[in-house]
Amino acid sequence: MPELPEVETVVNSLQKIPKKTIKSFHTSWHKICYNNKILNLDKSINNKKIYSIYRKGKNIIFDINDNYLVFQLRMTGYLYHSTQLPSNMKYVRCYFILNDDSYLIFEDIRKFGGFYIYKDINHLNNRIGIDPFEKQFTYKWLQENILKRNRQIKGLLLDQNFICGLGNIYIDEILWFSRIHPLRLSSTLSNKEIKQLFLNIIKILKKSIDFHGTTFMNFKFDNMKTGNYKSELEAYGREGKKCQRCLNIISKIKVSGRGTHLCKACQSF
DNA sequence: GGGATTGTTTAAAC
DNA sequence: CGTTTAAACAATCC
Repeated sequence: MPELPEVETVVNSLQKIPKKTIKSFHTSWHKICYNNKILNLDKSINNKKIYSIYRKGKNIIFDINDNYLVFQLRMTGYLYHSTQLPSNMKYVRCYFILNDDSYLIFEDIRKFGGFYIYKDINHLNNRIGIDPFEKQFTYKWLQENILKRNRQIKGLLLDQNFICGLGNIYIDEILWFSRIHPLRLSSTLSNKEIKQLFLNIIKILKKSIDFHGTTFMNFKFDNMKTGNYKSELEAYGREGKKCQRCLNIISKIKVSGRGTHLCKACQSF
């Protein structure tokens, strides 16, 4: 499922698009835009130049000058640039024809994905939390903000209003590497544990970006390419297998309604 | 056929 | 108020 490294990979794969212009927008899914009626979309989108494409958290932001298209892949979204439409159009939920007759295509098996259209990007920025690669995200910031909350650490890290970009897979990995039990209350973490958490958030996200993300089920980018981080996973998806640190068996429990993988022997409660 | 899968929003419960 | 839980969305896989 696309989290920060996967979204970063997708954004990197779209960098030939900026400076192109949108000729037309096509959709077969009436809920494709979360905050606008499709009927009103054409005049906001057509003939608009795409100035830049960038990321915040899991959001893919298209700056078309007087509007911002903010795509969310959610669980199975697949956004790519191609010279032609796919032969199987079943999961194509919308596409844009650009001025050089190339296509920006959005496919989504589950139809959870889509986009917001904002006049002011602060509508997004005010709603979501800090991105781990922003300058302001420091050990000190994390320490202060973790300690003033009293929530289960996994639930807190899943909260996009707290930190944006982390999801189920990388949180399990980050907590395994940091030796922290996912149910620990945030206010009880030691400074040493928060330091580990901070370092591992940065380290694991960077490493996964280098691997072009994790393809566990559906993740694809740039015309059917897949990510390679799956082979590096230590916790997620490894229930019943040996913890590669202490040789105990990796367990699977439910935390914040999510399947959660951990080693009960070396992640202290 | 039932349950699990997960990102996000919203509502309800505690 | 802060936090947790659950439902809803939708499709597929086992």
